[in-house]
Amino acid sequence: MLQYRKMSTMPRLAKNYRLVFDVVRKQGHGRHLATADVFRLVKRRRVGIGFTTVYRALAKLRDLGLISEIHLPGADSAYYEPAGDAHAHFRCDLCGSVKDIAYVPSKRVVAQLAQSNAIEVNDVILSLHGRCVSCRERESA
Amino acid sequence: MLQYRKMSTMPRLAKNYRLVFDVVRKQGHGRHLATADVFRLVKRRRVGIGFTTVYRALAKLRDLGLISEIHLPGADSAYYEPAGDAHAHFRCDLCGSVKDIAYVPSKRVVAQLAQSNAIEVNDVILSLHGRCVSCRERESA
DNA sequence: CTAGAAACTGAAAACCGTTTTCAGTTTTAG
DNA sequence: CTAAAACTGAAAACGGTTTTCAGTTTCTAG
Repeated sequence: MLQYRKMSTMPRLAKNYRLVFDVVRKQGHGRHLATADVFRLVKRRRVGIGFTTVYRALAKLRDLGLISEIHLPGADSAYYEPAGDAHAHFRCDLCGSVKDIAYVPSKRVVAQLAQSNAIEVNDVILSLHGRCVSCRERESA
Repeated sequence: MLQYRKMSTMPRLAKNYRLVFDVVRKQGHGRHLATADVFRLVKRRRVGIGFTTVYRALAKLRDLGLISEIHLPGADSAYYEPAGDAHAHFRCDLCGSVKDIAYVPSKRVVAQLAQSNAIEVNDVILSLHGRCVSCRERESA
């Protein structure tokens, strides 16, 4: 996947694209924003912006490899995070919060599965589902 | 997850529910039907049936644990398969076909991830994405 | 600078899978 | 049989996302 490790090699982005990128990037790795969260945060900095523009910015940033778009079973919208190394995601069934999980199935295992199933695997997506710390605490109270 | 291994213990289903169940079950394990596929096949056996009824039947069968509802990144609708043992799925990016993959991350690894992230994991969902055999053949021609 | 091309914008409408509402009809339990 | 519960299909609603439209802004030659 295309990625820009240095700012200097990154294509110049239109102002709004830059703004959307900053909002997603500011969360830092490990934080995740649903599309609605991105809207909300972007609107704080540029009140009049239309949701069409935000959608288009997210799509472009995703195509440029600057951010990752995540689709999780049970979630009704996409989530976004700064592009980075592959990892799994955890989503809380109760509050919907999403958290990075530092794990990927080994390349060897995936290659083996690809071979035995005669498929070409370009992407492996792993998600965990259950209850997050705060929801567990709240429930036990 | 609730499951009925013997027909005798399975709740009696209304005719339409039975029909939807048969359509999904007939595919056998390893085959997958998008919602639209289920409609199409069900309509062949009962022309007048409404899509509302099919949706409701799929939801009920899913709640009864008789079928599994699958949501895959990149797919625009749900897929259904007869309930069975946990496994991963492969989805072809080109034709959208879905195939079972006999693999689940080890319980030990998942337990370890749950502990180190302070989460309670109730479900693990793994999907592979790429090109299936027939699409690869077609492309190389 | 200027003219034209290319990129970008926001409102509104379209889209599409799915869920809900409504007004019944059918099935089940007693 | 009768009342409650379950089921039905058409139509409308829903919600996230994409497309269309009619411009406006930005970039690139010249």
